[in-house]
Amino acid sequence: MRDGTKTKESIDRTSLRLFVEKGVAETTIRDIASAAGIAEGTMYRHYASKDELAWSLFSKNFTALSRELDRLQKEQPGTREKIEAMIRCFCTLFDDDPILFSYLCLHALHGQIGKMTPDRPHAMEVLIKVIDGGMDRGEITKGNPTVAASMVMGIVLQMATSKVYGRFDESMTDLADTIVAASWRVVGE
Amino acid sequence: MRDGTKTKESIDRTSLRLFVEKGVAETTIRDIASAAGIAEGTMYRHYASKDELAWSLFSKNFTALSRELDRLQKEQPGTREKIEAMIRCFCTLFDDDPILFSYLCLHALHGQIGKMTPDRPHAMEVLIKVIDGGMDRGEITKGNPTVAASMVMGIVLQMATSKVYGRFDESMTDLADTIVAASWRVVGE
DNA sequence: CTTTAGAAAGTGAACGTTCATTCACTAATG
DNA sequence: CATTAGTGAATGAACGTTCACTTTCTAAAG
Repeated sequence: MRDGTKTKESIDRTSLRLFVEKGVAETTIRDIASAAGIAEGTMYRHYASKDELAWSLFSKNFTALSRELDRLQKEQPGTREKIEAMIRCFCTLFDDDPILFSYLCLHALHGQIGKMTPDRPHAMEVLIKVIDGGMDRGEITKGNPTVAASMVMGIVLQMATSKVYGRFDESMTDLADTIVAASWRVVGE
Repeated sequence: MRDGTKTKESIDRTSLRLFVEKGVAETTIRDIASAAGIAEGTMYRHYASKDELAWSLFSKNFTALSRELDRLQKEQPGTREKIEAMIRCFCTLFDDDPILFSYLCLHALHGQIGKMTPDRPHAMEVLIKVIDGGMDRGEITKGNPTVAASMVMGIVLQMATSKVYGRFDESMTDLADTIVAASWRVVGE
């Protein structure tokens, strides 16, 4: 039996890049096929449709990221360490794979994230949970945990956005200490 | 001569709403015409193309917002007051017209904002300028003004995003004090 | 070791649909 | 009556998807 693993990987990486560069709707199957060096029909051996391709790329990776965040958070004893671990995870993901980060956290938010069923792990909910726990334990200023989590997430995501636009030169990991410190100033006791 | 002002306003509001609800690419001229109660050809009496419609809605309103932010900022003596005035402006815009806010600040970022020429007023640059000035005057902790501005902008925009998703009940104006306080904790001296 | 059958992957022209745009025509207004 | 707004069927291009066909690979049979 013929092995299509390499082809599928090529489809995944190429379409991820084009989806981020031009947007999902603006990327045609012909664009993907041409950039990946395959025929137009080949994608359909691996995905039922363009929609399924876009959704698979999002849901698989977003679920993995959310699980990883939850795993890292559980490893840490205190709330500050939990939040620091999560922020460093975002920074590392950005530096390692800015295209994937952009697709998951900056682009796909509208259109894909609305399809996430409530049962699946969700990065934002992990952060809310951590902050809620931190408030219970008195490690975080009492208040609305969703509001606090939104602010922390906002700092991280807008930093990534500015990095994408080339507004600063440091890597996200270089700035991780700064981001953690700022986030803690926002939510910390 | 016939007056098309009302029709144009109807096109503007209807397409703005649909662009935010479904995305620009996913909104067809038929969608707009049908929802606005006009014929398909009518839009072309007011805009040369769908692209021009999307761009006009963005650039006109984004420039107006950026100018307003700059005007408000100039009215204030201190850096804290400047930032507070700008954040309150974002909150008011959101509460008054969440659809316009979403189009300008949450959706159109990718696709439209890249077309902004550097000479035009740009909300982010106004904020960077204010923070840069605040650092010079010793009212803001010394550092990279772009990084500080990104964090403040991130707090505001992610709060708006969470509000769009219905993650909390308060209006943005209700939370303005909280947002200003958090932002100042991030950048303030 | 060689042959061969079957299964899955790869191909790309063709298909049907959808879409943005056009245009000849009509309606309104000054 | 001239000018601009409004109309909606028609147009052609672009797109996602299909499918009959080819290629490649595995493994069982000889």
